Amino acid sequence: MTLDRSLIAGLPAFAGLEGRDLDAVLARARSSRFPKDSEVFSQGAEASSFFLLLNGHIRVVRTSPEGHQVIARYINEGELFGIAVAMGRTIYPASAVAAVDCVVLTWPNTAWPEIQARAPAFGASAYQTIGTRLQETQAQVMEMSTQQVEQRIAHALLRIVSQSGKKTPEGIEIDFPITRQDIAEMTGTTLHTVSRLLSAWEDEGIVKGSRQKVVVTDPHGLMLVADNRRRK
Amino acid sequence: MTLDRSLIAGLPAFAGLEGRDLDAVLARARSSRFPKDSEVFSQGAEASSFFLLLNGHIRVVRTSPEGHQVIARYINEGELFGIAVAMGRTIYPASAVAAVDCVVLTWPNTAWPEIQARAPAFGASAYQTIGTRLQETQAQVMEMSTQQVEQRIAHALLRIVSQSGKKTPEGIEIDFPITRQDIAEMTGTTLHTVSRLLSAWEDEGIVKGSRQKVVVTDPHGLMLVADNRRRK
DNA sequence: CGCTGTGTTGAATGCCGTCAACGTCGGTGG
DNA sequence: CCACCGACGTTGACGGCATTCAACACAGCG
Repeated sequence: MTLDRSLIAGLPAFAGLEGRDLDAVLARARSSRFPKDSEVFSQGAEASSFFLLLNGHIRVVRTSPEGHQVIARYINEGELFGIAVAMGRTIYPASAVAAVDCVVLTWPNTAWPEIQARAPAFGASAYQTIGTRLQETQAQVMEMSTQQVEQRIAHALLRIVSQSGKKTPEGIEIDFPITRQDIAEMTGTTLHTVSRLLSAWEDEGIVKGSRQKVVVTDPHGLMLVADNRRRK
Repeated sequence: MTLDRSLIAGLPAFAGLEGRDLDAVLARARSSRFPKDSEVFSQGAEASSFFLLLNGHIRVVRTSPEGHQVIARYINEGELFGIAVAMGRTIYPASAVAAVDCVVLTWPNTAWPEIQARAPAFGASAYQTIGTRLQETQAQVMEMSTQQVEQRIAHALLRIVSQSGKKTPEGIEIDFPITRQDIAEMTGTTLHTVSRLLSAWEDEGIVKGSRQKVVVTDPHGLMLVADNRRRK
């Protein structure tokens, strides 16, 4: 059966496409479900497809030869990922793991030239996505070069919350499970340090944590921490 | 006068282009010279052009709001840079500074669609360049997360030397002026630490330094340091 | 000849990683 | 239903690596 175009009509990746072109693009895709903790693709594997996250949250993880893991980013609903083909790469440079149950559209790489010809706006969107990620990654390098761990963690939390925050009576909550270890791997530190800082912030009423959950109760306060403008 | 196609015929960015197409691409470019320490473009400025380095070495620098500088990368001869247009960005996210006197080809952004249509291989090359840089930057994040300063500096030197090394009787030399401060800004550390480590390595016979110059006399030894496999 | 940019080195401080022990939650199986 | 176990989280103590502070040396240049 064919996919309904309403699935993707509102997404920025498809902005400016006509109905017929939408259908043409969709015709090459298939939709599938990935249960929590399953891998969508694996670091080092031959890159044969590219993806779009319809529903859920995915973390992109790089593992070093020595076994250290680093979380490169989280993918949000509506975003393209695994687009090695657009970068002229033949293997995936990282793994993609479902942080919760996910629904994903998959295209074979072979469809890329056709889609690009048929829907140039789609290609442009992919390139823009890559450009944005390059810039974000460079910003992360800057952070790691110039800021202390406390500010980096604060920034990371603010970034996640701004992209994947869900309002609750208590504050803004990260709407997928995230461990202290995850936060450590995003910021280049250890779960011990993350735990200590979250505890301290909880005492100050800035955040509220529980198992695999973080709620930011005072975003403004957290921004002060991020900018190192807080009276200690 | 028109530029000679031999200028660019051998470059990977133009691989697979016919002579006529080469001329068409070149027709939109102009060549100019940038003296040492001059800016080719400036962080935050409107991105109106993209560039190719014909001769020299350029460093790409990002400055934080607080004034901290980070060297994102060095551009080597034959590489594209400042290709914000290919990423759908309207301002330059960093500054480009000539590390030595440079010769640069400049295209107006308005020529991008035409060039891409006329020479698709050129566009693909640009996208691949961006993809490669994204991956390198992510590798840098991993390094900064998992490795000690000593290994990061060793890796940085090896990277520079492999890309811009010049063989001399004494070893492999970085063939543009580079200060301890520059190395510090590449690796997220301080010039003091760099100076100390270079001095230590010089005692071990691994490198030889002088004012704004570094010569690697024992690349294999430096690799051992980079992998932390050296008996201290 | 002084000034500025660059480089070296010593000493002290402190951030944060490491080591260690314990607590807690949630799922699973008897 | 309860006991167990593994994953996750917390907290204290300690120590080391790198920054910070400081002083000096040296080269190039106007």
